[in-house]
Amino acid sequence: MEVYFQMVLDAEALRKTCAELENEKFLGFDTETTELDPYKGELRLLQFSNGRSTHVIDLRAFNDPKNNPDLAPLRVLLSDPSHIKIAHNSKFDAKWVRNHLGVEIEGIYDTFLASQLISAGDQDRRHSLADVAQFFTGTELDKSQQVSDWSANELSHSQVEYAARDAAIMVPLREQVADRVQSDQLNDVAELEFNCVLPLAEMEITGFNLDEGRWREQLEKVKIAQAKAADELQDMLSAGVAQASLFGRAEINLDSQQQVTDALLNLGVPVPNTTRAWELQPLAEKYPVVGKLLEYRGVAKSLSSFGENILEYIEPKTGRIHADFRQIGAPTGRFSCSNPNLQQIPHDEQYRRCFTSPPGRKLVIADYSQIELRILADFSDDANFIKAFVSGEDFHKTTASQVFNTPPENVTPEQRSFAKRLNFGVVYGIGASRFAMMTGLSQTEAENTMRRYFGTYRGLDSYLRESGRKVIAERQARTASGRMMRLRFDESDRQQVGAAKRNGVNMPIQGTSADILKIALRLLHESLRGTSGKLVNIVHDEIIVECDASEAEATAVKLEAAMRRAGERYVKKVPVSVDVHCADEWTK
DNA sequence: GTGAAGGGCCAC
DNA sequence: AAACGTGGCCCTTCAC
Repeated sequence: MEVYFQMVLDAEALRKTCAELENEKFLGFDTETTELDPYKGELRLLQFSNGRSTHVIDLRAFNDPKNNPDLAPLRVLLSDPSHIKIAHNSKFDAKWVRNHLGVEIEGIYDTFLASQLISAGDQDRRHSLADVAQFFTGTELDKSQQVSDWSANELSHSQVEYAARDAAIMVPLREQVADRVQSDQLNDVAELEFNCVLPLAEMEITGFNLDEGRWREQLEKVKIAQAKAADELQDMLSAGVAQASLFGRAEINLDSQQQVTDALLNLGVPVPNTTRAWELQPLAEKYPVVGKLLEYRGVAKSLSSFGENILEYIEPKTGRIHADFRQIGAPTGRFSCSNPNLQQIPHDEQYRRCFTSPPGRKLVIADYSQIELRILADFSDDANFIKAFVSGEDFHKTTASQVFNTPPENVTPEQRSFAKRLNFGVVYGIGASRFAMMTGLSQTEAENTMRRYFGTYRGLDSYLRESGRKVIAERQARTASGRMMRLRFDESDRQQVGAAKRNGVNMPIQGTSADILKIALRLLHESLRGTSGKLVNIVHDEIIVECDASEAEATAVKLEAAMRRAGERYVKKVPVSVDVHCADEWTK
C-alpha cells in the first residue's frame, strides 16, 4: 500500500498542517513511542490522516514539547471533540499525549474497543490493528516496524512510512467498523466505551499510592507465620513417612498437590478428588494435619501473590502503582486489571490499609450497594423483590422475612444467611446441590428452600426462566446499553446448554453493572475537571478518588452524584444506593 | 530454559 | 436431574 505523507518538522509546517486538518470531522490518529511505558520513554511521532493525505509530526524537532508554544495548534486539535480522532487502543495514545503534551484527547473513536464489542465475547478473535484491518477491510498490514528503534536520530524511510500508513488506514477502517457497530445495534455501548477511555488513561497515569513501609511490615508478619506453618505442616506430614525415623524429617514440597496428597494418604486421611479448601474444610476437625494444610495455604498465597513482588511495580518517578486496566476485560464488559491486579487485593484490612493517600490528600471511597441485585429487581419487575429494596431495610433480612413468612424481627441469623446466599446465588444461576453444599442443608432441604424462595418471587422466577429460554433461542445476551455476548453451545449437549444458559442469564446483570460503572466514570471525570480530584482505582462496583484534604467533602458529593446518576440511567424501579466515605487508607 | 495447562485462590 | 458468573497470579508439572 502506497501512502502519501508529509513530515512536519517546524512550527510553520505544523500550523499549516493543523489548519488543513481542522476542516476534517474524522482524523486517523496514531503515535510512535520509544517505550511502552509513558513514564519511561519518549513520545516521538504523532500521525494524522484524513484518508487522502497524511502528516507525520516528529516531536523531536520541537524543544520541550510539554511547554512549547509552537505546539499550541496541535493541542487545540487534540482537545477539540468536534474532530474525531480515530485510533486503535486509544488509551495508549491518550496516556502519552497526557504525559508528554499535557492535554487530553477529546473526541475518540476507538477501533480496538469497537472490534471487541462486535466480536461479542468471542475469545478466539484477535484485536491487534493488523487483525482488525484484515478482518474489516481485507488489508494486509506489515507490522514489522512496530518494534523498531524509534529513538534513532534519523528515522528510516520504511519506519516513517509505516507510521504514516497506520494513521492512513484508520479512516477507511472506521467506515467499515462503524457500519457493523450500527447493524449490530452497538452504538450506545460504543459511545459509552469511547467516553471511558480518558478517565481510564488519566487513572493509569495517576496511579494508586502504596505505602511501601507499611506493606513491608505486613510482609514480615506473614513471612514469620508462613515459616511457622510450613515447619509444623512438614512435621505433621512426614510423621507417616517411613524415612522420617531413619534420615530425620522427609522433606516434601508443600506447594506440590501431588506430594501433599500422597503424604496425606500415608497418614490415612481420606483425600477427596480435589484438595480445594472447601472440600478439605470438613476434614479439618478430625484430622489436624488438614487444618494445618489450610492454614499454610492461606499464608503461602498471601506471601506469593501479595508479597514483595507488588513493590516492584512502584514507579520510581511517582512512587505509585500504575496498573494496566483492560477496558473490556471480560465479555460481560467488566474491567480486568494486571501488573499488578488491583482488583484482587485481599479485603483484609492489613492489606488494604497499605494503600493510602499521601500527606495533605484524602481518599474518597464509594461503592454501589448491591447493584447487581437491584438490576435484577429492575429487570425482573418482581413486586416483592422490588418492595424489599424500596423498604430501605436490611435487604437480606427483608427477603428472609418474605421467604420464611415471618416478621423481620423474628428472622433468625440462619434464615438471613440462607436468603443472602440465595440472593447472590440466583444471579449466577445456582443449583440446589451447590446451595446444599454451601449451607450444609441436605439436598431435599435445599430444594425446599429454593422452592420457597422462587414461590415468594414468582416474577423473578419467570424472568430467569424467560431470560434463559431467550438466550438459548437467540444464542446471544445483551445488557441495558446493548452490549452483546454471543453464546456457543452444542444443543444436544445438556451440560453445554446449561452452562450457556447460566452464562447468558448472568451476563445482562453483570454487564449492566459494568455499563453503569463506565457511565459513572465519565460523569465523574467531567465533574472532577479543575479540581484536585483524581481517579485512582476501580473494583467493579467501587470507585476510589484521591483529592486534596480540603476538597474531600466536595469530592465525595461529586462522586456519589456521578455514581447515582449513572445507576439511575438503567435502574428505575428501585433506588440506587451508593455508600461513600473519606479516609486516609483504603479501608471501610 | 520456556511455555502451556491445570490446580488453587484472591477479588467482585 | 439440575454442579455458580467474570477476571489475574502463583505454583507445579510436563512437553518441547
